[in-house]
Amino acid sequence: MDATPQNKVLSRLDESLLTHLPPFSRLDRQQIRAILDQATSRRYNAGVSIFDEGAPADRFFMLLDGYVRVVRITPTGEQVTALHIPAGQLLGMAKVLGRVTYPATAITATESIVLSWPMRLWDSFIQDYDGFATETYKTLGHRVGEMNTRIVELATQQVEQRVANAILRLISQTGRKVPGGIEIDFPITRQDLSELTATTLHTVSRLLSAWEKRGLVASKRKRITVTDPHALVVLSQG
Amino acid sequence: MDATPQNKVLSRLDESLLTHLPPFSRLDRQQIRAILDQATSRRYNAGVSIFDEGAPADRFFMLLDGYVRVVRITPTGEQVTALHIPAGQLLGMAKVLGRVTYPATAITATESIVLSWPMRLWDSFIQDYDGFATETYKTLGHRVGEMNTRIVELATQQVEQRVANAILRLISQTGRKVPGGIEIDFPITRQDLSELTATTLHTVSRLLSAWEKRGLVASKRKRITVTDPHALVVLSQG
DNA sequence: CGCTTTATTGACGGACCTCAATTTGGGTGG
DNA sequence: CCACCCAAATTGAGGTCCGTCAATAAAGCG
Repeated sequence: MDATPQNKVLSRLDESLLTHLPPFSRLDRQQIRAILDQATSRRYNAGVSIFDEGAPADRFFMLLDGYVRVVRITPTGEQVTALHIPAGQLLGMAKVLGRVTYPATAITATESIVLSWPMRLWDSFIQDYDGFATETYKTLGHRVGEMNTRIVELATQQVEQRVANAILRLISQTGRKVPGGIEIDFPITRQDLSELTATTLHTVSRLLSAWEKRGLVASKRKRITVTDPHALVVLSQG
Repeated sequence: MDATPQNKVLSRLDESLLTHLPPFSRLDRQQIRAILDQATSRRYNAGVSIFDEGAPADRFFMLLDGYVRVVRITPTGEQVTALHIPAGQLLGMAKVLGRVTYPATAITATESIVLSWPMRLWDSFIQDYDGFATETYKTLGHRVGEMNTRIVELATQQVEQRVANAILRLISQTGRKVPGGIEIDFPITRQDLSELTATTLHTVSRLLSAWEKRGLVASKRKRITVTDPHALVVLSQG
């Protein structure tokens, strides 16, 4: 954690940080102030867990800045990435699903800034804040849709298509324009990609090498830039 | 549909049909009567769709009797089964997810009896009926958990383990004791199983044949009986 | 008793995983 | 600033799981 005391950090949090975020967009300044006053703010380094699968779900979170991977760990220790969550979304909403423990582990992919509240405030947020419930359910619906898509992909597509789709999804969620293409704007290893697509880092490496030769992507260590998105889309369709 | 007029059928629906079902279990007779009076009852033959992916979500449903497969259809026409839903559960709850269309297609696996209500009643059900919301979210949470499990399975397990797991899940959800073992109590083809486990009917057939030789299962056309559940559990762990 | 749906089984090939050996790049400490 | 070290990435060889193609067989159903 930052050496700066939390309340200091908090007092600097401007209401405008939340006003444009969907779950809070219909609230007035005063309501948002109240929400911020109850929040704890924290900075996480890259690669650390925010909460762990199976742990008591005692807080819920809003990712203000950074990226988070939601992963499950198998009995044999393999990691499977279920979702990527970009800044501006809620996470750890176990209560929505009628759960008392977190269903998966959340790991920061970059340095991240996260607000959190005790789970006991959840019900009052839902009741008191107009639009909070609706937007929460929309987020949830979106994630269910994503999970569904993943299942269909895993069930029907070849590795090459899955990797192409994963990269396309990442640049659509978190892409950043750079000279020569669009870059995934957080560090991602071949290993990470392989956990996203249910394959091995070797296969991902081979695919990226082949694509690079054909001019579809350019990649450095932990960095991937798509230079020909259209061709990648074509590939992803099989 | 049955030739009997709907209201005739409805009038015969006893309150006791709903009282033991989680979403309604905290309600009194009068409330349940009101709910039933707004419901439409319908019988479906096996293998027909209750609602289709992408269609406007204008009704939500309660499966009173039978089994339903929730499937998605790929651009190339392949079917992927996302979930199996047993009697006593709600389905088509698009509104929970903030959606206006159904996210998947629901197909009856057996002859089924289904109640349904116009989606515009959803919000009032949530508000007026104690426990309805909670139980709905619990159901949803359970399904999200199942989807998660499927993703992990697809990502990490071999076909043999996936098929074993699928069968174990089916008998735990819908198993019926018969002389010599536990039977999946609705008709299920090799094709159905292959759509559940993301493989081909050929591979499923080979696996079942091998298991039958080893005395783990017994199967006839559209019928599968597990004769040695423990051994199947061992197999499913790899 | 034909006809359709469902299931079985064999042969073959290919996609992708496993094992293994290097290479590259970037950070760090002297 | 250079040498060192470790994480990340590359690439080859070989094997295997499982899908594809193909041909029958068995089971219901009218």
